[in-house]
Amino acid sequence: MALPAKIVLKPRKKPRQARSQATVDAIFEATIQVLLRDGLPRLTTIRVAERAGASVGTLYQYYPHKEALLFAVLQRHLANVERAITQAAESHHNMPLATMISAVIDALMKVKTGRLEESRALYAVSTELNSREIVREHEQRCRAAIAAMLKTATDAKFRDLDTVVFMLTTAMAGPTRAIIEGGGSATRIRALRGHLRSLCLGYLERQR
Amino acid sequence: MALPAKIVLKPRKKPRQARSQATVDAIFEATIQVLLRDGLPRLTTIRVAERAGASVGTLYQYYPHKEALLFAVLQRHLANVERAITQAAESHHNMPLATMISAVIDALMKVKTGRLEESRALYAVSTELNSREIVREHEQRCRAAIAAMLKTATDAKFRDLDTVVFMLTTAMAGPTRAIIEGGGSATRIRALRGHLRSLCLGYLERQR
Amino acid sequence: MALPAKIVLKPRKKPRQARSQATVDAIFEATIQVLLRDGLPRLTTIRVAERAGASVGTLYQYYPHKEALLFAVLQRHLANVERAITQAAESHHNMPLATMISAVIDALMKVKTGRLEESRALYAVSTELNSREIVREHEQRCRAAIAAMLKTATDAKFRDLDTVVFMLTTAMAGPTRAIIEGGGSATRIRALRGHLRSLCLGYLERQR
Amino acid sequence: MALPAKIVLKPRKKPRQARSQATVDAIFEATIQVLLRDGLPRLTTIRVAERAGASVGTLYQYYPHKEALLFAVLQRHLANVERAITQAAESHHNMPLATMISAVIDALMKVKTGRLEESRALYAVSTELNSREIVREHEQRCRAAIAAMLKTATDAKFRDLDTVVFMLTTAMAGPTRAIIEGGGSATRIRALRGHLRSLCLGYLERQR
DNA sequence: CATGAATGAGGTTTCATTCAT
DNA sequence: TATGAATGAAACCTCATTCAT
Repeated sequence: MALPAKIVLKPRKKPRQARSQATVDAIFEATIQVLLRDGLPRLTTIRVAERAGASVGTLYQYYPHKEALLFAVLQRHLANVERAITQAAESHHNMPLATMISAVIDALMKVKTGRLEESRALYAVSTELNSREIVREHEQRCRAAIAAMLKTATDAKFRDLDTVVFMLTTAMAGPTRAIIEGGGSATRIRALRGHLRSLCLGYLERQR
Repeated sequence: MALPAKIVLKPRKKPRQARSQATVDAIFEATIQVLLRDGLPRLTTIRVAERAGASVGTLYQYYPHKEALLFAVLQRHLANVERAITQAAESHHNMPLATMISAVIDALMKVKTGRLEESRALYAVSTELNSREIVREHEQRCRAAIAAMLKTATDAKFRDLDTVVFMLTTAMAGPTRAIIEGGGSATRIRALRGHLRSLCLGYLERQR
Repeated sequence: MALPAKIVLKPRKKPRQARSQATVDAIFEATIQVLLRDGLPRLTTIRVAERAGASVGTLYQYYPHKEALLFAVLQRHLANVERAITQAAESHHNMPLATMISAVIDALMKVKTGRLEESRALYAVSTELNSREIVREHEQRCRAAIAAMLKTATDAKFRDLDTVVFMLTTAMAGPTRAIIEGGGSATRIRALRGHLRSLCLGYLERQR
Repeated sequence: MALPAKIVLKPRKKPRQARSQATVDAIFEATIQVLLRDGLPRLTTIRVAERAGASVGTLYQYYPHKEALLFAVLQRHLANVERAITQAAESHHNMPLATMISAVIDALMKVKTGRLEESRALYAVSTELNSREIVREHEQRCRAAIAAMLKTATDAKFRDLDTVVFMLTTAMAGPTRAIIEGGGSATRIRALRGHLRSLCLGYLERQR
């Protein structure tokens, strides 16, 4: 995948007809499937088109290049995660710390392990893709939501909130990613929940 | 980079003359440099050879294929990290928990941020490469060393030690990776140390 | 040309548009031409594509690799020979031996010397290619046809028919190949006919 | 194996010392072994040198290029065959036709099937190599010897002796090659003898 | 809009041959 | 003489992308 200097990562055009929308969706889903089944290095535009029941030409009508395709997939995944996190955060303002943390952890685990395979495949994509920017923006929004929630905690106050939230989110991400990439078994995943709680609360207690 | 089922990832032949040892080293270093400067997708065997001041043919005398090259680089990096971690762990048996944790964190941060660029580049490599196995083995050895150390803590005892160590290492890895991939500034890195300590100790306290 | 254990020698895809059928044909013919003009060792995929007025990529759309290309050419040649032989054999049942033999020889010589250059080039191909199997199958079918014919000879009966036919076909192949590889002149070829007759009939007489 | 226009196929220099001669012999034998074990396409100069217990450099001291190596091997094989044939022919002057033919067939089969593997490997070499000339000269000398013998047959006289001998030798070559390339079993080889006799004598009878 | 044939730059790898040691 | 490290042309093949139909 040769990467020219500056690339437009947005889809080429928005389909207006229902039929077109179906095609775009099919291509989108096919991309994820190929990613899962064959892995990123074997994801070719033709393969994606075939799996989508379309032709390469059609694919290129909606995505200016392969990168845009992967970008779109990554973006939707991030949006899903983001929605889960921010909703959890927003709906748990003005509560005790322990409740807040549990809510965030539950949301995170649900969205990550629910689409475990997708998550795993996308780690590779985000590494390969020049996607630092959107990932960072995504993380910032998540952190902002969590920060806003923590500010309203009924039983705690933090000095350096930004750092605290940074630590919190990345610390959760560590074990989560390890388990997902390790092909996490159901039992391991269930156990993870409690330990993440300990991890976060133990840390927060010391930062209060 | 298509990955056939079973691949020999070991170097092809051991150089016998002094001259050729220098060549091997040059190729090895060139690989890292290209990785850093151009990124994994633009790392080609020709480019590596050129940067090493050698020809492709020479490269292929010592590495049977591109993968072996990346594998070698990854392996050395892991070995460095491993040495740092295990040495820290082994030299802090029979001490209080807080001392142990500080020692491990210091070792980890020193080795990771000392070669910050290399670390960053290799995240990509280990994702792309079929290197799950050696990475896992590396992690297991690190965890074993840490577990052995924790067992001798003068002020703590843990039930499910394996899980505790898993959480500990992956939890540390989360913020560390985030900072490295974010191109961590010196100040951030310095701050990280204390927070990692809180993170670990807070967690351990609750698992004791 | 390294030959991995198991290779798909069949063409990759069937062209659906008229345009592409022409391309496939052009590539096919170009292969034969390059074979004749430059010889097998200098037959490269690029050279074939160039002569066909196409690009390498196009070539690889229809033939998964170089071998498949040569295989296709060889196969068509064998099919031509086979058709000639079996038709001659089938249309001369229930006749005297001498008539039968003449018919087969005529058919063989016509098909072999008619495309003399092609025949010559393909000897090399079948040696280099891992084509023992299809060649053997081709020979078996030819021999079966001849055996079936000989069984109905009005003036002869053979005990070990299989061996007789094996001797007959390979004995004919000897001088034929020698003349073709020697770049057989027209006169030599004409003379060959009578001698092959003598050779075969002389042998058969002694096997009756 | 790229073939430049005009090539010197003779060995580069004649070794004077015994040690050198041993090296040359080792390389020679190694070539045959590699040919048999790995096949022509996998015969590389380094592999040959290794099997010979020498280095590539040494190989190139005695053979100016790979072709010369193969050429030498082919030449010795032809010389062996030639010696067998001519000796048989020369030692059977002034005898009846049947005796002559048997002698030649026996000689041919002994030399060909005695080194069956070598024979088979060399079919490929002589096809690939630009060796038409020496093969033709070899054949001419064999045919000359046979022709000289046949002239003295006590019970036959031939008009077009050259053509007769051409037919004889090539007709024998057909089944012989077929059996060798087919990996001829011992029983088949034994049966071949009698059939070749019938083939030749039947033909000669009709040409007398 | 959809198709899929065509393109060709560019990647990986091999191997005959040279030459400094 | 012998060595084997180094060379680099050249082979095979892939795949993102375009464009005539």
